[in-house]
Amino acid sequence: MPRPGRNTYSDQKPPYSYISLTAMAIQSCPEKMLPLSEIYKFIMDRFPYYRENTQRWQNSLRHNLSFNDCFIKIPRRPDQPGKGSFWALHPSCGDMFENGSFLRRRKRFKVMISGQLAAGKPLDAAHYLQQQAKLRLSALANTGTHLPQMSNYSLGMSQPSTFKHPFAIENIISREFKMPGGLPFPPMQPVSAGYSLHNQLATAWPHMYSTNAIDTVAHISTTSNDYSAFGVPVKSLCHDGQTLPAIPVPIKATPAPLSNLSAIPAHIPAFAPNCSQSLSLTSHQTLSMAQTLSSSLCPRGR
DNA sequence: ACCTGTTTAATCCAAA
DNA sequence: TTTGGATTAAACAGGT
Repeated sequence: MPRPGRNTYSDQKPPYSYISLTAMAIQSCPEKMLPLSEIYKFIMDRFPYYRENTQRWQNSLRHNLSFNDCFIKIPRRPDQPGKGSFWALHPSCGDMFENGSFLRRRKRFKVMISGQLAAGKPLDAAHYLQQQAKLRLSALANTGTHLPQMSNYSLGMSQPSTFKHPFAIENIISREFKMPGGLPFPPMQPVSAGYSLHNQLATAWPHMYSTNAIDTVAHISTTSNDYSAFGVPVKSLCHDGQTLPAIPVPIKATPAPLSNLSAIPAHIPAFAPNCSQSLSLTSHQTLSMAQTLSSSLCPRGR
């Protein structure tokens, strides 16, 4: 950690990665999704270091948004004109940061494709998507691992906890938090970020966000990690303690091009209105979804 | 023109 | 020493 010296701490580069900073920004707003410009604003408001060389770090930040699967892009609705999409955290990226601290990531979050995909065998996309939905639910039931955020959750206010990492988001973005050099963060400002992430994801990710799916797991207790990636007690992230599985995977295990399949729905709002609210998608739904996805995501080729 | 988003590549650095 | 995460730069496309 840099120590305050001749220069105030605020003049020095904060010890957070761009991923951390972006995650903070997204987490800080009630909707859990922000347009790029608001992410910039959040960072500049709180970290004076980033009020300079904006071109440099903003390019890096955009690179991170695109490059890292932990961020998902949520298109604006037609009735919400404006530039750019909203950005949110991937529902399964909750385990990225060690010990709930933003200072260091546990491992790179990658959306995973398992089994035959990893082996390079031909993909039955519809089957894959259905399998993934099942896997997520069963993982949820078995492990009680967590989802970073759900809507209607207030940072650091919901559940008692015994440990609060000094660099956990609830400390970082809370009114009381002070930078090590004594610079207090300005009070959180409400961000007009539009419509609810949950509403979007509930339609786009029926297997993750639907009322049915949540009801199914509403009373599963959390037995593993008590903290999410953001230093917020996992139990506080979901209503009634329900959780959803985080499936971060080592990057090595990640196959290339189709690895974004499970991040797809956020990219294809068009299919959302027709989505079933149940966990199991129909073959037709999954197939059309997969087709749309593979065509839109494959060029990314990572 | 400017902003947003994607992609590639190079480099640095810390952890394994 | 190797590996992988983070940062930076840059080119490019598309949208506003």
